[in-house]
This record gives sequence, C-alpha cells and structure tokens, in this order.
Amino acid sequence: MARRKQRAAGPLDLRSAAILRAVIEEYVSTAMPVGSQTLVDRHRLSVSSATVRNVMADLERGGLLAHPHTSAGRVPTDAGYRSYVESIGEAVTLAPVQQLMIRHQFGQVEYASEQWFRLAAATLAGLTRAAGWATPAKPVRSRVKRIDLLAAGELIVSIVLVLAEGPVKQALVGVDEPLDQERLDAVAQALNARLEGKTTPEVGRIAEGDRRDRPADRLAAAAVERIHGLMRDYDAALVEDVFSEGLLNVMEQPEFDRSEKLRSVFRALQDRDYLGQLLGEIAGSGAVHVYIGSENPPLELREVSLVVAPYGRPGRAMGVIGVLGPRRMAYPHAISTVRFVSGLMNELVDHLYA
Amino acid sequence: MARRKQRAAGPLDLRSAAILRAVIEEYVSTAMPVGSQTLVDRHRLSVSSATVRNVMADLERGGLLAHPHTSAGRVPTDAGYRSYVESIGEAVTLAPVQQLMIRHQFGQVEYASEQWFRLAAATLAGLTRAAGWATPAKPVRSRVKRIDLLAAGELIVSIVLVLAEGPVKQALVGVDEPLDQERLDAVAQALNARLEGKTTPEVGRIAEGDRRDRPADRLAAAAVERIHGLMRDYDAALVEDVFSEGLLNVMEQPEFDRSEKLRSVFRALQDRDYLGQLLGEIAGSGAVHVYIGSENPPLELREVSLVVAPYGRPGRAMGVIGVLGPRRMAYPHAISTVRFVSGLMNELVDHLYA
DNA sequence: GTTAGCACTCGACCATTGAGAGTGCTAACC
DNA sequence: GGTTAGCACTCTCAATGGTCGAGTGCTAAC
Repeated sequence: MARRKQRAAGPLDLRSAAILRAVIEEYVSTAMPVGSQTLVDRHRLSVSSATVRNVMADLERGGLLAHPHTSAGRVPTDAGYRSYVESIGEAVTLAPVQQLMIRHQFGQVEYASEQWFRLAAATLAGLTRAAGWATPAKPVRSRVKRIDLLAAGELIVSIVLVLAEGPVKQALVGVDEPLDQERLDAVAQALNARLEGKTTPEVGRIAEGDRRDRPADRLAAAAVERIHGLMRDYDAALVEDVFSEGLLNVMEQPEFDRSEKLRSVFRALQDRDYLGQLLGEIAGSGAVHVYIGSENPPLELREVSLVVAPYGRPGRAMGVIGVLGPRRMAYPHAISTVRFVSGLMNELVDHLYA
Repeated sequence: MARRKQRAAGPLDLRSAAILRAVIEEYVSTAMPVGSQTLVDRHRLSVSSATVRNVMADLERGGLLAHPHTSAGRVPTDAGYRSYVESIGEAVTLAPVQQLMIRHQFGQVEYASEQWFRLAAATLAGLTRAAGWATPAKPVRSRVKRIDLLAAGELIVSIVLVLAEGPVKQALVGVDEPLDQERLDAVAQALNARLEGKTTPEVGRIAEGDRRDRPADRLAAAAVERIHGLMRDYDAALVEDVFSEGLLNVMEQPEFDRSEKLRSVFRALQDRDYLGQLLGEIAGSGAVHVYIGSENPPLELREVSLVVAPYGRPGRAMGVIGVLGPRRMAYPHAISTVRFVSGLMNELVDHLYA
C-alpha cells in the first residue's frame, strides 16, 4: 500500500496544474461538479480517468479541490481558484477587438464625466456577465472652486458649491429677510474671494470667526457653515457614490437562485464603507486585485468574488472599479477586462486633471 | 338542490365584505391560504365555518377569492384586493405617533434637498416593510438659472448649469487654446446674460446663430450647444432619477424566495420610462393610486403591487413617491403612509418654490 | 508511475403511503 | 328562507423505500 506522495504546500507540478485548470474551466462553464471521465473526454488529456482521479485526490488533499459528496465530481475550493489565478498572473490581455469596442464606447461620452462611471460599470458588466461597478474618482482633500448663491424661495437660498476636482454639491439655507439676486451675487463674490482654493479644515476655521450684523453677513456665515458641512461630509466618505450595473447577470447565475444568497450582493454594493476600505487597501498598487470567496473579510461576501482595480492619481483623486460575481467566475477574462478598463479610466483622469 | 343566489358584480353585502376583509387580513399576515375554520377562530365571526365556506364559495364565484388547490384555504385575487382597497378608501390615516416621527426625521434634513428623496424612500420602506422609492420633483419645462465655466484641464472647461427649479447639471467641453479663469468668467457672464430664464427650445434657437471667430466665441458656442443638449436630455426624461430603499424588505418576503421573481422588481425600479409614464397618469389627481398585480400594464410587474402618489405643483414641478411590494401587502397602512409622505413632500415643495 | 476493473457510496428520481387540512354537498334545523 | 352539523372527498405534504447512475477509491496488473 504505497502511499502516494503527500502534496506539499507549494507550486504544483505541470500535470496537476493542468488538471486543476481543466477542472476549474469546466466547472466555470457548466456549474456542475466535474468527474474524472468527463474531464478526460472534453479536455483531451493523454492519461486515463483513473490517473486523473489519483491527481484529483492529491489536489483534494492539498485543499484545492473539494467533494460535495462521495459520488459527485470535484469542485474548486477558494484556494484552488487562488492557485489558478496566481498561475495565469499578468499573462492574459483583452482581445484587441474588444479593446476597440470599449474605446469606441468611451469616445462617445468623452466629454460628459458623469457618464463615465456608468459606462465603466456597464462595460464591465456586459463583458464579464457579472455585476460591474465603479466609484467616481474622489479627491483626497477637497478644495473650494466656486460658490453660487441663488434665490430658491422667498426666504430660501440655494448654495451651489463646485469643488476643485469637479464634483458639485448643493444645499439650502434659510434667510431672515428676502435678498434679491444682485445682493446674493455680491455675497457669493465675497465668499468666493475668501474661500476659493481653501480645504475643508481651512473653511472650518473661517466658519468660526464670522460677524453676524447685517442680513447679508448672517447669510454669509450660514453659507460658510453649510459649505463646511458639505465638505466635511464629502471628505468623510471614502467613496462618494457607487454606480453598479448588471446585477441581473448575477441573479441569473444558478448559485443565486435562492434570494437569500442575493442579499449579500446587495448589501456589499450598498456598503460604501467597505468599498472605501477596499480602495484604501489597493490604492497604492495600481494593479488588479482578486478577492475570492472567503478571502473577502465581510462574512456576507463569502459567496462571491471581487476583481477590482484602482484608478486615478495617488495623492490627488482616486476611484475603484470592479466586478462582483460568483466565485465560479471566468477569472482570466474578468482580470483582463478590469485591467483594461482601469487603464482607460486612468487615461481619462490624466486627460482631465492634466 | 336549491342553487345559492349567484353573486352579481356589484357591492358586497356586509357579511361577505367582512369575510373578504378577514381573509385578506389573515392572508396578509400569515402568507398562507386561509381556511374557513381558522377564520372563524381568529376573527370572532358569529357564524359557523360552514356558513363561512358558503360565503367563500360565493366570493370565489365572484372572482374575489381563489383556490390554490382543492384542499387548501382561500387566497385573495387581484380583484379581491381591489374590492378591499375600494372599501377602505379614504378612511385610514396614519397613526399620529408615526406622523410625528416622520415629521421629525424630515425636520432634520429640511435644508438639504437632495436628501429628501432618499429620506422619503427610506421612510416608506421602513414603515411598510416593502421597497420605498421616490423621484425628485422635476420641472415640466426647465429654464436656465445660472451658468459657471470653470477651468478643468489644460484645454478642458467644466460647465456647471443650474436650472430654475434647483437641479444642477455638469458637462465638459474642449477648447482649442487655454483660457484663464478670468476670461472664462467673462464668457460665463455673457452666457448668463443671454440665457438666464430661457427654456430649452429658446436655448436651441440661440445655439444655431452663433459666431465662431475668437476662441472665446467658439467656447461660448460650444457651451450653448452642450447646455442645450443637457437641457434636452433633462426634459426628455420624464423622471430624472429614482431613489429606492428597502429592496431587502421585499427580498425577505416568502413570495420572492426564488430570485427569478425578484428580477421583475429590479427591472421595474430601474425603468424610468415606466415610472415617468405612471407619473403622467396620476399627476392630475393628486391622490394615492393603487396598482395591484395584473393591474400593472408591464408583464413583469404582475407579481407586485404599487402604491403611488404624485407630489409637487401641477404645471410646474412634479415627482412621484411610492411603495413597491408583494401583492399580499398591508394596503391600508401602505396607502395611509404614502398619502402622508406625499403630503409632506408637497409642503416641502411649496415651501421651496413659494 | 499508469491503467483497468470493480465494489461501493450517495444523490436524484419515482412511486407509494398515511396524515391532515379544507372543501363541497346534503340534510336537518331554526 | 338562511344557517348549521356531518360527512365523504380531494389534494398537498412529508416520510418511506427502491432503483438508477455517476463517480469515487482501492487493488492488482501492466
């Protein structure tokens, strides 16, 4: 009873890697546990099913494959996917045809920044058949660029605040007596002179020492306070907004036929804190990162995988794009797609913040 | 074999109505088909289960109840819910405690309009345990209020367009040579002078006859064109945006345990065209409208019910709020909640557009 | 080290069964 | 006349058991 050599943690020999790869690719496309015979049939392996079984048993001992039950085929574990993903590494790139298609789509909306994120999310979703998402590039520290004060109601003034890297915020303040647009413009002009280029804490310091004699002064003081609040809120959120598309793709996957499984996907995409934290983790590297099932810290994400990449300019403004799908995901394709789209977003940001 | 009197289409006698009501309330709370005996037990009916069975058979002949199968209890049909909803009509109002709670929440964000819609959606979702949604009040015809031109990149100018009723739009245009902020402000001032108060078609007419000699003129022409485009897009969309909350509530309902059923809910909430059309239908009346299951024109909404109400000022700016949930919905509560929140939104709009 | 052969395991599928819930009908009752 | 008790009937649900087949692990031969 010669015991087969115990697999050591470490690189797989060629044949094992090929079989792991075959199992994963088969499982990714069929969603069914794969048996030794079907593997030999469909992947032209030059060994018999018995040998494949032996290798599979090895891989299982090594924790890369698993058995739903005795008489079922094998299924990749998270570690199995991980090994597979490492092995493909930087190699794959997106097919040139698809690169062209995406570039063309982005060309269409080049000058309507708000649409970029939607488009990025939609592109990722469409190409990977999973859920694509994108967060707008958010400045590390916001600065005031322009302030408008506009009459909204009898005693209500609408503040329009444009921040340095593009985003526009809006708020309302009440005034104690009506002010016509001309006087509002005068107040706005004074505010612009005082606040342009100021960061959030700088605005905060100004907010404190304000005189409140005339109605216009009181408006100015209230406006500064509101502006400071808007900026504080904006700075506090690591991720401003999340555009996601293609949730329906995920809903169609067999692993999500029960709606309980879907809840986690939802919560994840609504959880800006988590996405912000993710951005923090990967912002430095610039590369594509893959989080497979249980590699995701949040418990509720253990059923899904994330393929994410940052974009933007470190230290100035950064965002994340990514794909969320079942663990049974076509990783090489997802990775190359995310890599390409993040490159594209980088170009756009560079172009814009040149 | 005396045949029981055939139910004519028309008002139900008191006892039938009471039994229909009891069946519905029981079914709404348990999600199980309700039998004659349990009905007698739990609703203190002063008749025997046999009589209840006879009445139920009548109601079934009248199309108000249905039988999943022979030995199961009764389930309300869409027509049954309809009859029930008609019978409660305008009667119910929200409990004063809840009214106060809601008012208090709205007080907190009174001066941050963008949050209203989220809050309205969240409030509806929380109180009804279904999905709440709200669309911002959208002006019937948009008018230019203020235009800012801000340097974004070397050769890129960011246009910030504030429309009369509040919304802010943003776009980028390229310029052929760099312009400093001072010159941009000059161009913006000229644009404001020409465009303030103008409607979309008026802006369109201006767009046509523009001179394009100096760089500043070319920028102005391009800006007018982009502004016209933004306004056209904005006017074309009947509904600007949809804020929804509480989808998870719906996912937890037993009728949506299979994720295929959920897809329809998704598509519905993403389908701005449909919500816009809905707004068109109900904008005139101002009252709460209920669409039960198959009463919804779109096929994919046949599994759900909508309780909706318009808010705003007819002819000026209008939006919709509503609740989307399973047909098995607590209609009286949903209706009174929607009515109250739409009233609140009306107050806010009046206050703002006074 | 590889392969053929084989016993074994376990889920999927199907038919059967009994219990229980709820009905519709009939006949008696008020 | 409407109302009720009684009862046979229908149908779902859950449990049971048996067969089938896919796929395994092991062993012995190559």
